[in-house]
Amino acid sequence: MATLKHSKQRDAILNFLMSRKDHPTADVVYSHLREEYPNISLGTVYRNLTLLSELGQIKRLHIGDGVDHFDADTSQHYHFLCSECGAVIDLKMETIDHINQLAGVGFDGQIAGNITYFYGLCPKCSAKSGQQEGA
Amino acid sequence: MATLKHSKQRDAILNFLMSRKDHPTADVVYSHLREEYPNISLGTVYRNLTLLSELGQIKRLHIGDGVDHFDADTSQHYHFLCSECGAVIDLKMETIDHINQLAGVGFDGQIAGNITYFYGLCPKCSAKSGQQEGA
DNA sequence: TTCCTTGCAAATCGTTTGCATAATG
DNA sequence: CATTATGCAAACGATTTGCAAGGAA
Repeated sequence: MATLKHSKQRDAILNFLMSRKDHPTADVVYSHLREEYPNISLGTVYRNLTLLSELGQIKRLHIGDGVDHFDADTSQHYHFLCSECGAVIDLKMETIDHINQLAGVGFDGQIAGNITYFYGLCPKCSAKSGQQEGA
Repeated sequence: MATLKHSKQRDAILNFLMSRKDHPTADVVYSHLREEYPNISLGTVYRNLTLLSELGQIKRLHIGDGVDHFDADTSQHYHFLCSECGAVIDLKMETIDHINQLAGVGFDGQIAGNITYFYGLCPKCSAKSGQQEGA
């Protein structure tokens, strides 16, 4: 594998991701980095996001909205998706890996893990709809 | 809402999906239907798959491999994805909706449900790798 | 100087859509 | 006959990639 060389762009991308608790898409990363690096290209952003996730420094999330999201928090945790506004929020909850055992009952293959997302209304949207009696 | 009119293509698409226990992509559906309807177009396949899933007659699955899969089994059940061959397999397991409660602890929004996929080695790939000592 | 990384643009891939024609009720 | 559905091709949005030039070791 090719030796890695340092790059300001890659640092900036990782730093930006680490500074956010939401889970930006490549396009959001790109827009923000353009302020600091007016010439940075989307291709570079994608290349580095892919590289960083291959290195295990960030996670690439496929949440089913058609766009990939990226997360600099690589520790085991779960995500909540707001059905109303699309927000992706970290959940602080205990592990649910016991469901792997449940899934393995009567299954001849090997269960290595699970990918789980929760959905519903985020705190903000939840407050709004309660207030307006669901409009 | 427009009144639904009957169409041989739509029937064929639904029948094809119901005849399979794997979870075909639009392209797989298209390829197979071309045998019976040589002129059917990919657009028609997509239009009907989208329509059928809006009607609740099939489910559209986003499993993170970049391609949508379709499932004619609309009952609540879980899926297993083989990391080796990409197979999507139904799991016969008890519900795990109790994890919604776990997710709700300390969260101010409303958890409506979860989307969960299991991954690992399917029965076939599991047998192969055991046999070949992991090659 | 070597070779990794970038910027730019073109290329891919999966999916959607506009339009004229065919099929359904 | 009024409309929905189809086939075809063009349009799309997200992501990837080829290539020549720039930057790091």
